[in-house]
Amino acid sequence: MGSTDVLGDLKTLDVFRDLSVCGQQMLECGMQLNYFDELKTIINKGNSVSGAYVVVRGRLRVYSISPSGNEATLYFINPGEVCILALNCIFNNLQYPAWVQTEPDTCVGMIPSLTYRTLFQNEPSIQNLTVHALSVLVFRLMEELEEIHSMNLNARLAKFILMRGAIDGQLRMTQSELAAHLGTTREVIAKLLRKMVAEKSVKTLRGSIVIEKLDVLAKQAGQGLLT
Amino acid sequence: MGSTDVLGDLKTLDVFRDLSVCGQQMLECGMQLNYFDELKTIINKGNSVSGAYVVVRGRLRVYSISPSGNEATLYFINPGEVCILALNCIFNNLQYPAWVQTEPDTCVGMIPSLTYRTLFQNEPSIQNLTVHALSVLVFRLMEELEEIHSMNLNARLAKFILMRGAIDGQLRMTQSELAAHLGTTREVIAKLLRKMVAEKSVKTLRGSIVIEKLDVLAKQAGQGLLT
DNA sequence: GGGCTTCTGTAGCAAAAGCTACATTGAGGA
DNA sequence: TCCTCAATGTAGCTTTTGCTACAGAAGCCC
Repeated sequence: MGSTDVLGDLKTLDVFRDLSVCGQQMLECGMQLNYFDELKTIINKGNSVSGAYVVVRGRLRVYSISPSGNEATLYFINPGEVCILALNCIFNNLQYPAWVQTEPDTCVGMIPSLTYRTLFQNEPSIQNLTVHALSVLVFRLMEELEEIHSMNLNARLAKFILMRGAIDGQLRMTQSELAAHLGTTREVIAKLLRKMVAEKSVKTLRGSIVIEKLDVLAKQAGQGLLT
Repeated sequence: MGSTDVLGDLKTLDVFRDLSVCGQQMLECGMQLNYFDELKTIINKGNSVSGAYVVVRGRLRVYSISPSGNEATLYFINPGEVCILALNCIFNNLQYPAWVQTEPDTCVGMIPSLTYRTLFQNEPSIQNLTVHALSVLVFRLMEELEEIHSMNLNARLAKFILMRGAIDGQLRMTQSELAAHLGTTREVIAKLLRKMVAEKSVKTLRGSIVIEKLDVLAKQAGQGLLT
């Protein structure tokens, strides 16, 4: 059910194009490929990390859970990206500081810690990959922080719907999931969506949201705190 | 006025202990030392970055400004640390995505972009320094994000006062500055402090806050959203 | 069909945080 | 000393967000 030609996927990834050791060699070095067809938590906060993670297909979601049980997405790891946090844990023998979950139809390569450390020391391309991945993550986190400080929930919701749903005009996600991404609760999302539905900028279905007026959403997403 | 023995400071820094090219050589490579005795904005959002920044003494504050004009501190750069964001901009020819401000009595070394890139390519120690600085930053940002999601303002304020004032029992900072750090407004800070003063856990003076009951603050800082 | 679960819609209240406005106080300079 | 400005104290109101509770609807399995 979807496991298909993973090695094919692998070889076309940017990560590996950049490497002198290509995907095949990574596999020879001991990288294991794991396929997940549904949401599954693969790292819990406090876990020791056994290796580096490379997303081959699908997406990983890194999130935190507050003491009261609410989830909040910190960032996503897209195909071709390395879970740099895991790398950091490897290099510094730290425990992983958050939770990681697979999206449905996700394939992740796992490279044993020792292998990655060896590669890092010997391969300039791996060094560059690492620095680049870290840089991207820093930018992503800073953007997220800035967003939280300067946009209200309505604007963040509008932006999220646009970013994740604009391609096919539909965001396939339940309201609970949406709430978990934005670090709030379902009722609040429902309330905000109600307003959007009233102004006909979106339509809500069971398990998905259909974008009706892209421009209105875009305007809301750009508004931020300015009322 | 305080410029004193900057090179002395420099040689004792962890950053440079780690380098085969020591502070002296960095200076020979073209690093310029700049001293600031007061708050000064040294990078504006959107600026092109002319070099790498190393904090020798004092502290840099990286912050964002919302459309409505409110500041929010993203993170601090302490002595011995590199402004990795600037590095990233150097490597990728990006514009700086935030504002940077010196604290009073701060000395910053600036290494021209080209010099740093050369050092990075040839010196393994500089590569390690870079990766390490990035890792630290990622952890710091993730911690900040998690804090915002899981702690209310009161808890964050208590934590901030503890973290920055516990050493000498006093936090020398105006309430406006505090508000800018936590991404809120002065009135809100005043309101929260009033409660703390009422329960005698702190005392407020002009330009500073004196810690009275460390344990009470610590309890509040640990409480998070659980009411 | 019947029972169960999950998802959604809605209401109402409580708490948190933001905004406006103004009084008071302290420090420093003319 | 007086003036000015920055910092603080306070009040009251609005908006936003969170929390509780429940009802209806859609999908799924037996």
